[in-house]
Amino acid sequence: MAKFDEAVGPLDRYMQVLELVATFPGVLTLADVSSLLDLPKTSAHRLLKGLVRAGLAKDSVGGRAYQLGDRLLRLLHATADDGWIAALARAHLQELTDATSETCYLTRLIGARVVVAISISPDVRWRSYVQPGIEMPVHAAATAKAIIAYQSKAVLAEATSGDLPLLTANTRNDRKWIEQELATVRSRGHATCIGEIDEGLAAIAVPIFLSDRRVFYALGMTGPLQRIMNEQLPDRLTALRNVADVLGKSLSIGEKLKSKDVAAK
Amino acid sequence: MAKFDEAVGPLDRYMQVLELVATFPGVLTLADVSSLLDLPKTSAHRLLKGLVRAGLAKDSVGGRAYQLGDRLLRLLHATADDGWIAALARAHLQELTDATSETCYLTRLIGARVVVAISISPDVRWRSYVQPGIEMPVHAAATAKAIIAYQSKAVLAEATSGDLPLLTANTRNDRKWIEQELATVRSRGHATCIGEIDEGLAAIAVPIFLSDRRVFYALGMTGPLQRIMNEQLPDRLTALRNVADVLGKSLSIGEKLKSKDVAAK
DNA sequence: GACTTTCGTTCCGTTTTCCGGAACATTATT
DNA sequence: AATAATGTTCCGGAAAACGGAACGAAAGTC
Repeated sequence: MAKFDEAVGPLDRYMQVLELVATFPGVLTLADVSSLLDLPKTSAHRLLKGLVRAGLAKDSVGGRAYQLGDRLLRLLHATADDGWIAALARAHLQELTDATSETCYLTRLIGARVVVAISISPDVRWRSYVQPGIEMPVHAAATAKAIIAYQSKAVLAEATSGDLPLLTANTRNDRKWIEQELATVRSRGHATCIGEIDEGLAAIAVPIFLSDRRVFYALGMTGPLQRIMNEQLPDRLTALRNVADVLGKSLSIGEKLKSKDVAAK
Repeated sequence: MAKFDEAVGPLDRYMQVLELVATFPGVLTLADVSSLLDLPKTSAHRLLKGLVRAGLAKDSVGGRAYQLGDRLLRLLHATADDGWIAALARAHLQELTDATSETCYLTRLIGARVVVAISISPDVRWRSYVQPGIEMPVHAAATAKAIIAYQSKAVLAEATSGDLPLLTANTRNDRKWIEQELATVRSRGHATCIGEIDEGLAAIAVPIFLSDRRVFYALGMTGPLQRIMNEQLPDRLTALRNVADVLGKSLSIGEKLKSKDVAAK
């Protein structure tokens, strides 16, 4: 069994201190940390101040106690709320929803799963809800297809490794069909879901390309089958494509990098 | 303006990488991190693996992408849910509530504020709610008095530095009175709140002493004034005291340390 | 299926930082 | 006022982090 204060990596000692601070926020003194972790107080002091400098902890009660810092909390919110991405996309999604009276949403790739980041529902009676945070079935959802179609083989393999349930009579889960469906997505530039999740519901989706042509996000629109799969379809796809292009430019990691570089000079 | 990749502390580079991982969970490759942070790929590699070893990040899609690790999520939940403390105390609080049919709750000191950690309400019509997470007024709440009475002057000063609103006709906020009230708490071992927050509500509370006599937590019971301030009071205080002693032993940092030491040998 | 490119990993000498004992400064306690 | 405890700075020896170069392992290409 590993000794408690044996660090398993360069960060481990910091993390042990931070865990202590998290467990007893705002009440632990330097001496406590020192004795609990069996560290020389000099080292405990250095570690604590290191955490404070990095924004992971902060002084409390005039430097005689420590609590979790803002940076750590920001880190949590970054994943939970999708941070700046949500802020960027929300206005665009609202516009799309207002123009079409259908539910529009943004999904993102996390690992090999596709989850809903933001969703805006129209203010009409007959609408479908898309719950932020839920995972989209890779073999059925339009937004999932739109993203997975542009991923590496490794991601595709992992995404289709589990059970792929047949949700309706229209759902297909044979790997051969999926590959072909994804090829179709790539060739025509958008994905569809025609009653593959719910009998009467359809969805269309387009991938959002970053500047290096990679795809982490997709934009989707869903509603009753006959309201989606009709003569308005081409116009709506164009609208989605336009928004996706705008978002692609903003979301692009390349752009983000560039702004950082400019700021650095 | 500070250059982006200029580390302000030993942890800063790690944090920058971690923030990137948090923003694009499960999709960033080593090469991305390297180019975005303008690091040699060797360094990016070392930093990422360091994060993984420390449990702050973890491999995704077979080591070709990274996402937030379990340790970080545990850390963030530790403060939000009160972790093991909540698990420990909940059963005891339930017993107290069942026996008395009053709302019982555990509060904790965070910095110089006292907040509700867990609260159990009885299953009767006429009950008072205590919302977990809310802050207790230091000059009025029984649990707050029970904790603040045993803090250092620095904490007391910070706790009473802001506005202390007069919530009812019974509330007092002159510093002189507060000091005297806290002295009373210390001498008789429990705190009361007699209509100082809501006209008809009273509360009693006892501090939970850790093995080194410090106080971070308090146990409280609240209900309509006439149901609290009657001949049952002594028995209920005894019941609270007993539970507080049990929890004190379990919560004690000393105990926690000891168990770690045992595990280490 | 062989080739090319890209990505992730290991190696290792140099450099930088960390480590923690001792002394110092600063606040509570008697 | 004296004493004890806590937080902070100093600094030489020790131990890492650092990153260029070279090496394996995939993905994409023909």
